[in-house]
Amino acid sequence: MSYKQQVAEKLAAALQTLGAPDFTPEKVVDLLETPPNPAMGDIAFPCFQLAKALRKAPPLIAQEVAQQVNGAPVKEVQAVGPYVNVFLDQAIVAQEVVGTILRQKDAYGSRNVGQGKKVPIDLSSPNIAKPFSMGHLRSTVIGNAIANIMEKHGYAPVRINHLGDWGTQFGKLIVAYKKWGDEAKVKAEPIKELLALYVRFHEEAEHDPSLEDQGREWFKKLEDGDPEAARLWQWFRDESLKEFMKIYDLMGVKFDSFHGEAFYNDKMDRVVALLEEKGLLTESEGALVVTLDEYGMPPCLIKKSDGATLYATRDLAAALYRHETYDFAKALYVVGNEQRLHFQQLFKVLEKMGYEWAKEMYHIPFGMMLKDGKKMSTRKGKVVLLEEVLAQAIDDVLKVIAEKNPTLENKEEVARQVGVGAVIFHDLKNYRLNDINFSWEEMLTFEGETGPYVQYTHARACSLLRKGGYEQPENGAALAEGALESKEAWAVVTLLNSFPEVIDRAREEFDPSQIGKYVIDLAQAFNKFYANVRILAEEEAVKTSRLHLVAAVVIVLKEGLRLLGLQAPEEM
RNA sequence: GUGCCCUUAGCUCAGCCGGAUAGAGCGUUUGACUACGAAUCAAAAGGUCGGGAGUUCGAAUCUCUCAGGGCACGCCA
Repeated sequence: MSYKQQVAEKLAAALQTLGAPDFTPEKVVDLLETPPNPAMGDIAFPCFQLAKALRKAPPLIAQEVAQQVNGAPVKEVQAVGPYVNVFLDQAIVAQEVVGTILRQKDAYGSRNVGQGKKVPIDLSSPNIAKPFSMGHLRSTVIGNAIANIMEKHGYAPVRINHLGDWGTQFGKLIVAYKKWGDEAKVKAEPIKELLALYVRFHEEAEHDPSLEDQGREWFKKLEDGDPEAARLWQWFRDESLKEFMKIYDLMGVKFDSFHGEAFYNDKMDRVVALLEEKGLLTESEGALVVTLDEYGMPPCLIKKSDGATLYATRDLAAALYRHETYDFAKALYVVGNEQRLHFQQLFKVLEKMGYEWAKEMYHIPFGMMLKDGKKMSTRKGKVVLLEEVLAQAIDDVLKVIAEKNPTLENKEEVARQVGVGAVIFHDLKNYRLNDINFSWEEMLTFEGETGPYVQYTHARACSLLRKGGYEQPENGAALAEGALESKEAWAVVTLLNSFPEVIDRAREEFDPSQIGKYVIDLAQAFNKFYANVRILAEEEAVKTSRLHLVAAVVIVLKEGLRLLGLQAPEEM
């Protein structure tokens, strides 16, 4: 039972004797707050709402309640105006929290709410033959972090990379390749070369409109299973994917499925037939649609007037496939906020088809990556490539290492972990719906509220454990009396205690930034402790007790970073 | 035009299922490496929480309204 709950029970018992039996422990726990200043206590209970029930002034109630609350883990209770401020017994709490973490290790904060149920998560999903821009980074890191968080709570995430590997652009690409392509060049730098071919196609098409027709023609061939078209498509896809894999490996992101748009080509007729069967299709302006007037939404387009299927058709097919394949508890789509309406429509169509499970599908939108306050545009060359950003970040970290820690072993590996960490953390530390204005300077900062700051704090704590010859005990730890009596240590302990609640909220709200902010808070609290409390040069019992706390911080920082998709080097 | 989102310190953002003096990082000014890593810590300056109204004992937080910015709104994905 958490300390809040324990205190709530004591408060509720006191309120009962005062004549307010409606205030159950469950109700009281919701009213509890944290005082604005730690010197005022650890838990606060405001008495305003009791004024009516007890027909007394809140400050008077606070005094009466305060007199009746006592016993571990409560150390002291003060009535301050209309508030009952509770001070916890720091020694008891520290012993409990640190002991728990050292016993549970990286399982601290784990829960089994998911009970092993599958949760397919649609993330990353770049377009084949196009560069992996900073825009795709967002879906990748947010989705990966959410997958880690779901897994921490007992779900079985299925990371699906829904590749953009179909569409008329492949017809155009085939035409361009056949006219101007060079196999060796494509093999050497697939993305760059394929993009160049694509751009050239559009340039030449301005003077020669027949190219567009050829493009459509080749896409038709591709759809009809023409061997040459299929071979080229497969090759473009393979080469592109190889390039993407380099980036994923660098970032440490793994996928369970690469079923993209093409995979659903032969599964769409069935969707249309099902919609037909259920009488949901309406003809409108020559196209087939599902109307959504009853939800105040525009209709969802299923088939174009020329009979071709659309985005929504494909996503319906994918939803059915995922439900049949995974029997999911929830299905998530980590896709930009611009597509909000599309997903609302998609889910409503599934509901109209009678699928209860549509209620467990969630679009997890995120803000745009902007450059100079504007949307990045591939055509205008205003796109920033993730590959370049990662390379620059790693290079900058190497420079910092050369300056600050030149004797470090495996510099390259550490630089990769820290450089990539800076980029990932920069994306995850703020609320995902905020737009991000790309700036090299902000992206490549390693001080303040950054990934490297947290990683540095972790490395420093590890260094203490090494130098102190610390060995983690198997079954918890006994803390020496008074060893952790300081406001700095207490701040660390209370933060460590709240880690599980933070993960709860991050999971419930699909919000990795909760963990990002938490890990910053913990690192700050630990650095204050480090700066003000001597650890190694103390007598054995005190030293060991403080190292227990340091070890707990190491465990939680590392686990928090892992959930976000960052590694935590022991030296840097 | 309709719907949704955003507006908090010079900049980037926390805080938002209502509560006690609105917090942090960056930047600026200043101080701390003969205890453990200065990618650190400490201190100072900096805010009519976009404007207005309402609900409430109490509003940055909830409701309405106005202004400014963004996104989406049928044959792209």
